Amino acid sequence: MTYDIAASIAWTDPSCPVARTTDLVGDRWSLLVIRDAMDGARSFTDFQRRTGIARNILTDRLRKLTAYGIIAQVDAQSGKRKLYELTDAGKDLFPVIVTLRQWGERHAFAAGEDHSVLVGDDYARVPELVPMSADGTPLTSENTRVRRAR
Amino acid sequence: MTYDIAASIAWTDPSCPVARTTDLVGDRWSLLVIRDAMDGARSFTDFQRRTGIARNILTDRLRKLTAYGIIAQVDAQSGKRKLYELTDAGKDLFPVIVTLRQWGERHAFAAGEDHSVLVGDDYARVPELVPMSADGTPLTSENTRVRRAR
DNA sequence: TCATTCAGTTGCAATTTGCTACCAATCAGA
DNA sequence: TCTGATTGGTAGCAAATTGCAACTGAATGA
Repeated sequence: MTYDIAASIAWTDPSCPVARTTDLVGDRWSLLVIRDAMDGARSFTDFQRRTGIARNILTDRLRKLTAYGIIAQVDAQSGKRKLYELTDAGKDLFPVIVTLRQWGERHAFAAGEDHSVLVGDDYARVPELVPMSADGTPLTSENTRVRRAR
Repeated sequence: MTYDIAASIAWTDPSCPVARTTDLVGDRWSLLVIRDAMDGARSFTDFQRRTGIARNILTDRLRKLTAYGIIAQVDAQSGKRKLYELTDAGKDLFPVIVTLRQWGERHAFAAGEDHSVLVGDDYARVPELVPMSADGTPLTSENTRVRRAR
């Protein structure tokens, strides 16, 4: 089973960048694979153990994410085991993972429940990501809107 | 603000806020329903037309998102049609939608391809959301890491 | 009143997912 | 170098999820 990226994607909503992104990574497992890649996972077994995903589905997701240019196989000299790592486009999903994490911290835990935390090199927690206009006004769904493509 | 949804959900990875969030909204359609709610969709038919989702699946997603406290049916006096709108927790997904949109704009369109754009009340585009440490250093997957829960 | 839209429901087919078993290639240790 | 464990998958099948088309009963609108 192989994937030809151009041929295999029928965009849900071709003019919407949100929909294109969810078409690429918005399934049950891809974002968790990417989360683990950001946290240092590199081998098939790393990903399988950390996510708990079924092995055939992991095979499929790694191929798709590779076809989409989000991860790549590194050090694939023949006769060596393959490793995966994030491409620049994959690393650029960091803000997505951060906002998912921060929403989860705010809304998906009961008071007192423990969860993992994202910290910088100085061990300080990553501050909350808040959309702002150029002049510093906080932006929300209520003071923004989508201008449709021509 | 927390919800007692823990009883009804078998979390993929209970201590990870990213995984909890994807358990709640990380399927093929929920994020698009939320996107459309942020863009003014309120009725069943609004959502169905904008997303193109199958009607039985939309029924299911609206129920789940309601159960999760992300949308709510706004007080329709009995004998009035129901409308849905985002709760505060739902509105708080705005940064997630914004980062998905911005990644899509950067990586899911060929040069010259047209897409919709998110603007503020002044019609200026929403600036890119970049994780920063308290001292203003840009944060990436390479200078942050996950500190696991006790 | 009567047609039309709305908000679903139902039944079924197609697709996707999750086991479990299996396999060849690679690696680690004696 | 032999040997056993681990890795990186496949294959086959069952279960769950999704999509499609037809149907329904209420709400609306002219």
